[in-house]
Amino acid sequence: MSSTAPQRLSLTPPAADAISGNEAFEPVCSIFRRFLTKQGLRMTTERAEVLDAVWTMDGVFEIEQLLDRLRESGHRVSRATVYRTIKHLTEAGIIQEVLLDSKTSHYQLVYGRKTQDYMMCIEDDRLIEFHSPELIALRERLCREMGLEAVGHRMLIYAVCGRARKAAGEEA
Amino acid sequence: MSSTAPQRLSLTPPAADAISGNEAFEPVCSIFRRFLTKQGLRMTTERAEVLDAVWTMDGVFEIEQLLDRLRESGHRVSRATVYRTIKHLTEAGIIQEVLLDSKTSHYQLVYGRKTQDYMMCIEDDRLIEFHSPELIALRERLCREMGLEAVGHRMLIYAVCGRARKAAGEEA
DNA sequence: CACCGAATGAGATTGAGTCTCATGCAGGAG
DNA sequence: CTCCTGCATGAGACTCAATCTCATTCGGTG
Repeated sequence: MSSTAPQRLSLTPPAADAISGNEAFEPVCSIFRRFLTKQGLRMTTERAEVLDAVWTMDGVFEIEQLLDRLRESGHRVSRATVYRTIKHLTEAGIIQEVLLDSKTSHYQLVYGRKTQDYMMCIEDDRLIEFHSPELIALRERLCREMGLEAVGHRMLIYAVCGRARKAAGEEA
Repeated sequence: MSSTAPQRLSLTPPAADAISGNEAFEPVCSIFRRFLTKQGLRMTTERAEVLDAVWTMDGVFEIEQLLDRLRESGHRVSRATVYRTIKHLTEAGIIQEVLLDSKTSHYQLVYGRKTQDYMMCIEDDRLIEFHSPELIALRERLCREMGLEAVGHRMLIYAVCGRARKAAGEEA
């Protein structure tokens, strides 16, 4: 059920707390441009197209999905350029890598969002985002106790939703 | 400093709360044997050697390190067998995958240990284990609120230890 | 508008992890 | 103890995500 099955990830609340409306896209764009300039890099049409595609991805995505999205919208950006741009977007703090499994890398838009933690139902591979201020507070306290200063974290809770069990119970 | 540098992971407390002494190795061995038998599988010399090598690894390790360890001790176990055995050990609950980065898989012995959470100093790549009952409690509560039942979790806190800054401050 | 250096794309390359298959071995039946 | 069945092993082929190479193409500054 778990190991060999292809990873299909569905994100339950469709980017619920993302900034709504398309007018919010401009800020990200200029943030990215500013970041690039600061690094002595250039804003190109390819990079803009990748950022645009990232913007339309709901929740967690893989590079291959991003490539599909780009192809769908008729844009021709090479795999290499997408990987390179993803790296820059990560450094700019616009997207973030999400550690879900060790097979492929997953990313998510973080600009304008607060959620960065996930629960994954191991029965149906459903992914649920959450954001917990208590978790942040706990993180700060734990680090302070160790003499460190927290700068971020990744949390993934494995859980069972009971749907499968309920279904099995009903048919039994 | 971060992206291209080879990942050298040092585990600060050298398996501090692991069961001490070698007499504790026997139980794991028989647990594994029982697990294998239950699955209709067999305990072989190769599997025992892999388990033995895993037992001597302090903290988090990669497959390649495990292969090195096996070679050092003169054992000749193929890469394929090591990967296969790692899978079985994971299913048996003796080791656990640790999500640290998306490059290679990391594992850790979990039998007889409580720690499963990590802080990573992004300045010197030091990895510090911790175990927090409060985190478990929070995890349970968050899941309950979502109508789920928690079965496990992975947490990785990124932090700075200030050593680098202190050193820089002293030399400045 | 010319130039320089960064950016791109196609394809080669890497490397972790998996698969194949001929051979080997564990361990229960007799 | 020996045989036999079928799981286990090892060498190497294979897969596939990710990276690298390098000739060509642009961006944008002077």
